[in-house]
Amino acid sequence: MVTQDPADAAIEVDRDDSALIMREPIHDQILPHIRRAIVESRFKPGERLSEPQLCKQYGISRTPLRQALKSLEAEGLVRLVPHIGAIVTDPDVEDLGEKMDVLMALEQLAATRVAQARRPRVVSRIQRIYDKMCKAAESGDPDAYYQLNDTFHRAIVTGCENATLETMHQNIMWHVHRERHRVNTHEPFSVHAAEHHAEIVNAIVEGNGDAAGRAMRQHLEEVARVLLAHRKGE
Amino acid sequence: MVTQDPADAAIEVDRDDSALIMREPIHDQILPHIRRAIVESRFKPGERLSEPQLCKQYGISRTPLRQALKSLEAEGLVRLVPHIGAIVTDPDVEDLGEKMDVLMALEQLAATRVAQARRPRVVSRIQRIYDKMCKAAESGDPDAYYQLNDTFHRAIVTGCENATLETMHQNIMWHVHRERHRVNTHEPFSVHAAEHHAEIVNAIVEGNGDAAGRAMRQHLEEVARVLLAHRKGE
DNA sequence: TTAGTCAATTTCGTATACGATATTTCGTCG
DNA sequence: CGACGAAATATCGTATACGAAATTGACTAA
Repeated sequence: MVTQDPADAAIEVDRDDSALIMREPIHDQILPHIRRAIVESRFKPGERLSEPQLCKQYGISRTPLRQALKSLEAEGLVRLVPHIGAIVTDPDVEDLGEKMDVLMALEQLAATRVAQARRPRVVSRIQRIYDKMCKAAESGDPDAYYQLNDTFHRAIVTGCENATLETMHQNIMWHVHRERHRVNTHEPFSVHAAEHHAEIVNAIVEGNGDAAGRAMRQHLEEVARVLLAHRKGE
Repeated sequence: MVTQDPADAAIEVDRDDSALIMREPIHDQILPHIRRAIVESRFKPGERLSEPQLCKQYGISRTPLRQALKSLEAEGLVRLVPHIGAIVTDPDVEDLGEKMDVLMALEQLAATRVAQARRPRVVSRIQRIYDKMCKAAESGDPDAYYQLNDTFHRAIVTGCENATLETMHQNIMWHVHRERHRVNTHEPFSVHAAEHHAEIVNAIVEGNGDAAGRAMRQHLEEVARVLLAHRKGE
């Protein structure tokens, strides 16, 4: 899912101008770009996004841009202030703590439901990702590990086949990713994390919903602790 | 919060045209109106909302209308299909079940956190609402009871002072309210519900987070069961 | 009578124009 | 020299215009 994105910073956005038919609306095309820019802190928290500037930057008009900004407002990444414009949100420790609290509840629910359903395809996929994650940890490849870690958690969430849950989870994760990029450091390798992951996988394959949920919660409580400690430390 | 809304169906929307200063943007003014129309099933599920028609109806231009529709899309009340328009979503039993599942997790979290924090103002407010609810049940006033029931749950959610949780909860509740209006009948008085409510309040005043969360979950599982049974029955 | 095709109309996506509001800057006064 | 105020500028909210796509209807042929 993490593809290279060479043209992101350039004036030209990589939408297909050659084809006469334009399948995807412009606002859907630029939304990921702006979101990436915020998540990767190229647009700093508190920064005021000027519409004319962004229009020139992406070579589009104000109408689709504002539609995209409206979506970003719903995701909590910008605040749309009348007659001021779009302001990149600047969550403090309390805000992040709140989001982590909700994230824990959502992923706990997800782990519980995945374990209860125990759908073969879902379970095997989670196991496969977990195995890769272990291998990446052994061979000391942090990037691959963190990548797989995200994939692991997302696999559990999508495994529920609960669209509402998935959407809400994704919305929170943008903020988590932003915070990780902000401190420019992921949580360190942790024996606890490895143990928790193993617990989660085992509970899922055994179909023990409560255990899976508990393991996931314990895991995320530690993740949240580390993430928030970074912020408080500064 | 349930105020009468006499001018809702009329051509004129009750925004202040007399004052020269317009504090609230138009799209923020019409959003609640359209949302109410969907929640109250005046706009039927699957219905295609024509922009020109809505523009005439509310006496506004397409730009603010589409901003409002974009918000409704984020709330899951409409689907914006390119070159087709805004379609009122039509959740089936599975969709509702998913939403109720998430709702349970959110309110369980809320009850747990409120009990753990045990803030005097919040606890006393919840107790006060609970008392009124009991009185309404005794005097056989269903409307007041259901009203207070919603207030009760919302008080617990807002008592967390977790903006993320509150927003997500509200977004799901629009769908619940819509479903209740759809079957045009609330859950019947239930001794279980009364017992559960008592359990929740007791656990909160005692500061027992786990018990409060468990009680809330049990309560909502029954509520969900009744709500979904209505839908399946038809 | 029914199915298929084409044209007319409606509706949507985007761009642009205009009025209103906030911000900035510069000048003046204390 | 600093602070307050007004004009100028920049930016936002809304309305409208135009091209593109989809829907609707009629007409023709089987």
